[in-house]
Amino acid sequence: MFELGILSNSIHLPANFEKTDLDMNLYPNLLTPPMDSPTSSMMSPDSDCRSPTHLFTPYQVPHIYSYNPDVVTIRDLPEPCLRMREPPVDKFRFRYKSEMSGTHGSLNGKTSDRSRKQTFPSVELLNYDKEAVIRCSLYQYGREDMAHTRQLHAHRLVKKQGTDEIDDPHNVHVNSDVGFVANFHSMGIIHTARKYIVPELIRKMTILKQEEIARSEHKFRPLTKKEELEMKTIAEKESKCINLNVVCLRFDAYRVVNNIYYPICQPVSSPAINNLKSALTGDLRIVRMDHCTSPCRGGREIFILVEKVTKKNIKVRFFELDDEDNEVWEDYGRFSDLDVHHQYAIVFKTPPYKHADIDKEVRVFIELQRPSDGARSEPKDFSYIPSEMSIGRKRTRLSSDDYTTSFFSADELPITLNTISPSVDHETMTNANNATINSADLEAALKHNNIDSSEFDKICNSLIGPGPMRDIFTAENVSIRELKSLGLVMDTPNSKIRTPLHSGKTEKLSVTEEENPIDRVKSELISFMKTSPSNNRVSLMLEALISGDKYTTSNGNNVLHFLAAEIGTEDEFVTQLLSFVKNFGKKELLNVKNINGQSPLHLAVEFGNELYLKGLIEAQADIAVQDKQGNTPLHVAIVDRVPEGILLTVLDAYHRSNTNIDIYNYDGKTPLHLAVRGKNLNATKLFINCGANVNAAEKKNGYTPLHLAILNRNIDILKYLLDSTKAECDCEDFAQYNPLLLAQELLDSCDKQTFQIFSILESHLKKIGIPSEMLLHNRVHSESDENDDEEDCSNNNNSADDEANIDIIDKYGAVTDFTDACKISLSDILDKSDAWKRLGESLDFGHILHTDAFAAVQHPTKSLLTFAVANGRSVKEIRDCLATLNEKQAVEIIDKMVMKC
DNA sequence: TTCCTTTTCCC
DNA sequence: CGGGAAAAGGA
Repeated sequence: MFELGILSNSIHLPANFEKTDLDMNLYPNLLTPPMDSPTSSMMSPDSDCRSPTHLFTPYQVPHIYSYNPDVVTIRDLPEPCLRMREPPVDKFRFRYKSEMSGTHGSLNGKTSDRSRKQTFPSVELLNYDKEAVIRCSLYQYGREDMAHTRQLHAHRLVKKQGTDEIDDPHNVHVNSDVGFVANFHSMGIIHTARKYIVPELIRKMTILKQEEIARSEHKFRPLTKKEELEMKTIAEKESKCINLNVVCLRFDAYRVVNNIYYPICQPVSSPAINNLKSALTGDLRIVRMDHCTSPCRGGREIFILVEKVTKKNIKVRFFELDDEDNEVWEDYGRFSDLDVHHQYAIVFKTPPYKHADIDKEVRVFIELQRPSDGARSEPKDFSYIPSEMSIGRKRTRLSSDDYTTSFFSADELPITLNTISPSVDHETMTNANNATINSADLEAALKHNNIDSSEFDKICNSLIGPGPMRDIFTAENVSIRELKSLGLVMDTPNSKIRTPLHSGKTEKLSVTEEENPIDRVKSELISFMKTSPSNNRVSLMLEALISGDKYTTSNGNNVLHFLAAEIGTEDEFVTQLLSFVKNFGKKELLNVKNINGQSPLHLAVEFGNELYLKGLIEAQADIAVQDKQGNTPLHVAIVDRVPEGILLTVLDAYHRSNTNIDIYNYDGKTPLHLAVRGKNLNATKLFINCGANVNAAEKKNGYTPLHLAILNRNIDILKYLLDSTKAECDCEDFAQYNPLLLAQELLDSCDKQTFQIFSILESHLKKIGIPSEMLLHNRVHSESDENDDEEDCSNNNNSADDEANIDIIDKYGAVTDFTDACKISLSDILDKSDAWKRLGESLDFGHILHTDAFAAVQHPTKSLLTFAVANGRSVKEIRDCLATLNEKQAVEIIDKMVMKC
């Protein structure tokens, strides 16, 4: 029966498994049970196992795993194998020995959850029905493809047991009672200091070597000098290439006979466990950046703060995804070693985008990349914006249309425009009071379609091209008087540019009087209209008047920009001009940007010119235009704190044109961010009511409005956000601070506000049913840290099934008192050893102990327990104290009592 | 010496 | 615990 070794489920073995250099004929023998073992149909290690033929290497698994599918026959029973039920977490802080005092949390399972359920690495032995031992030990990760050729790691996998630490390997007995499952809990990883690496490796290798000797020689003996030397050489070689920041767990299953360990099956290895504290394996993260945009030609200097990196092992990667998430472009930030500051900041220059001539924002991503292991940070939003060249005087967009700018002739004009009916907006035109005569005049003019084309050419040329003809219709040729008679010249001819209402950034309009194109445009237009031009000519004329060089200042301001500064004048001209543009011109004429990227709308908002603003909106100017900083009129409105009327007007325009108000400017902020930052509660409410995303995060740092309100210590807005919006309380900024953490960080004993903020958040969380501990890093994590009791490595079916243990811990919640029987049992143990005194101390009853109140009674422990429970100490608390005092037996008794409840 | 990285220490 | 940082080591 034994000669049938391998079977259909050989898939557990690596494909190239049979390559091992051993005699396949041995294989059946290897599975023969040792003499003294109970005869069994199951495989057992063979006591006759021969020494491997290869040189000793401690990590090599005995060759019994080898098989040759050609030699073996098929058998019905599946082969034993190990299955990982729960891998360990992939990040863990390796602690130096000197750091191991106190409790420092154990190596949890990957699915372990702080608040819910703690899990541990665990494996299951399948297809095996006898008592077995499952071993967990620390191996190097990634050195070899196959688990069975992994090499030992020099770090120590220690298991807390009471006060002492047990080094790996850790053996757990399994049998059918525990479902052949082994849980490995309370383990930690000790970072072996460099100088101890070789001795540590030798220590571990010696253990394995001795086991191997016992296996092959059926006896235990110390190593020979030669063997020791051999190991030392290997250890020294290993120590040179060992990666100290990555380990993995390896699990082996053994059948133990006479204390000799015979492998049952192939070992399994966990995925990598990375050292959380190391810059080589720690999390990569961009915590903050000082810019989130770059001109598309690249070269912008950007400072980013990052989690620990090493200068020689870090890159800043930019990439772009298309709609299907395919990467369509990548490049790297430019920097040298010197630009990495103390492992926590990088100063670099952006790479150029693939196109140097983009005309609108391109969204890409930025992330950190670690060449050594290919790890990446979470990518952050980043944008390329048109470079100065293409922004600035945004004439390009217009001139890209087939005609316009220079030197067109009449024949080249598209005829199609002629067909546009002059659907003059009567409402607009007649709305303006007492405008009737003039507008009628113009209207009449418009109706005429019979302008002499040669005359038109002259006009056009005069406006656009240089040459003798240009003077014909210039302002000087039309007397002011004449204009006045037409009612088209304001009585405030001294149209001095007013200072903007707000911060002085509107220098753009401060130009000399002669440069101001308003009057000139006005007279041109009037003269032109007198000629009763055709629709298409009106259109071209408008284009010339608005975007033509002649009427544009060196700062790129045109007449529409200048009109923004004409506040409060109910000027017929303005109304007419806008109406003309709306009806005969191209919409883009309203959106021409000046050198700062501002459209007339920006300026209208900035100057607080509500009337004009409404006019522009009515004429369908683009409400979402962005200036050079990416600010929309809404951004401008909020930054400049314009009067509410203006703000409402702009918002209304967004609303009516169904435009998303969450536009990010090039500083990575939406208007809402600016409102909250400006402590502008009113605007904050308005924006949110208009559909702004309350949870939008700023692009430089990930702050949401909630973060901002807290950072600003702005209680009004904070309350509003919490009470009246869907602001999420668990959102994290780039540095992984959620609002509550931020508030905690802000706590300042000298500042009552900070306490108020914290408690507002806390009570809000309580209200919505989120335990605030969940959001705090140093959360009091559930006392489920259990049983230092029971089970040690060797014999005995210690069968520490942790799931059972965890169940116990759950049960503790329901048990409020000790049973009398339990108290008596505990007294039996603790009374005479005086351990009850220590327990009393631990429970903070020292003062009572000194009164000898307990010492006098027959069962001091029993009294103490009664007293403790009466004074609010929970059974669990007491149990844990005993565990700390290393009273294993007592703990066990309590556990048993709880189990029975 | 200086500049980093590793190890220890502390809250 | 997890974070921060000083002290010690190394080149």
